[in-house]
Amino acid sequence: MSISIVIVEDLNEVREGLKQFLSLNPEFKVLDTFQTGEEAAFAIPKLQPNIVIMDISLPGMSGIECIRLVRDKSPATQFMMFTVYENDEKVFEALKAGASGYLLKNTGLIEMVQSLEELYSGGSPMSSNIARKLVTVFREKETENLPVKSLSKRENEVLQFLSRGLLYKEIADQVGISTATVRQHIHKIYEKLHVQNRTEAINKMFRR
Amino acid sequence: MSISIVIVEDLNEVREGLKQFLSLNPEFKVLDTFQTGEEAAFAIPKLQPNIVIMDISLPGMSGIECIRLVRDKSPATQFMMFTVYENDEKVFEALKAGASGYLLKNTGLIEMVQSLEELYSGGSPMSSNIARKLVTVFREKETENLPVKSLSKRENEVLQFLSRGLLYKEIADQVGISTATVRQHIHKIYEKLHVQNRTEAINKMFRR
DNA sequence: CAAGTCATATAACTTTTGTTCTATTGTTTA
DNA sequence: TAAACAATAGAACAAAAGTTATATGACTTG
Repeated sequence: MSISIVIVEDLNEVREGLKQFLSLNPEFKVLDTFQTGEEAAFAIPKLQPNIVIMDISLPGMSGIECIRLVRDKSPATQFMMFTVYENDEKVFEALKAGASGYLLKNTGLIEMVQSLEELYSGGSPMSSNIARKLVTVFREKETENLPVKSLSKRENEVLQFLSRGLLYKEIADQVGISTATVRQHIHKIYEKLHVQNRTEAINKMFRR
Repeated sequence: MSISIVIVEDLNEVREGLKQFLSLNPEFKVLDTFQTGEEAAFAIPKLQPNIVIMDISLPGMSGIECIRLVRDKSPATQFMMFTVYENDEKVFEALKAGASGYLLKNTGLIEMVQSLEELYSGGSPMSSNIARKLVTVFREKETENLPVKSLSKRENEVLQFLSRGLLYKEIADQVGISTATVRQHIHKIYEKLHVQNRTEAINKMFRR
């Protein structure tokens, strides 16, 4: 049984070239190709392909929006982004939307074949610089909550309460100091973190 | 200028085989090899290699602990895990510790060469099933960002900006409404979320 | 079609937050 | 030991956030 594929790509040459190439390999069966996200979103739920190769930049609906629309209606389908964007936003947006693979358009055709196989068998093939972006955000998320080195013990303590949304008065009571002192500590914290207010401080400490 | 490499691997055959193979390629220079994490941790800060190829399971100190020890003392070094473990825990632990690449030991030698090049030029080469694990945790973490169902479209929009720490004025400008209206929306948001202020709202939406 | 929600807006007011300046005490460290 | 830093605090002030009341047009929905 071959791997069924749908291609969504607005550029004729790329789309047809890809289709021709994949059709040479009996392992793949290109069910259909589309030039727009709208057309694809309409057809994919009926086709239930194993894999959709999806361009991000399409006229009208973007490839990412298209994935959001169809993923629930074609739950077994794996989405492979195939794009020129190496922009962080786009990458993460696509992965959040439901894409599992992310290849850049400079990827060779032989590598494409291998990546499609890997995607089909449960992997997430992606170029190594895309993977690095993922590793980076992963590390950031996991580093969360650690005391900030540049802050003193007291400042970290205050920051903890601050991040829970307590009033200055409440923090003062919790810690057992005056609100004036709380005020001072917080001012120092903002200075050290280079932020202007509570929310920015929180966002900096749990860098989201 | 060639890429300087250190290999940490307890199995003689694997270690020597790898060294022999990489030495054939003028692009690489194998500075030294070690059988234990302890020896490696001692030597790496002096060697400052571009890349360390690190086995996880070593007698005594694990490869992951070894990375934790030396990463700050050899900040420009990239760590490539080379291991049989495909276990989630180990993978994430290694990445958190500071590894950037993660190859399974069934990786071919040619692929190894390519991966080392990619690692050196800022990528995170990893086998696609490892990448899938990363994508999965990434999605889990990011799902917390979903619009709150009980809030209207506009309210969710405002909440997004609110959570980034923008002033009422700035939110008003971004959305294109008056600050009075922003004020209203925010008040409604607090009411619906049963909170008193911005910080509590943020904590509720990214339930920590 | 009446009721409810949404988005918009103004006005007046209170509370909280954040800034700036000043000052004392104790600890650490170059 | 002098300098730097940490923790404390009072006071005055400015800016921002949050509350309450009121109102209107557009839109959905039972």
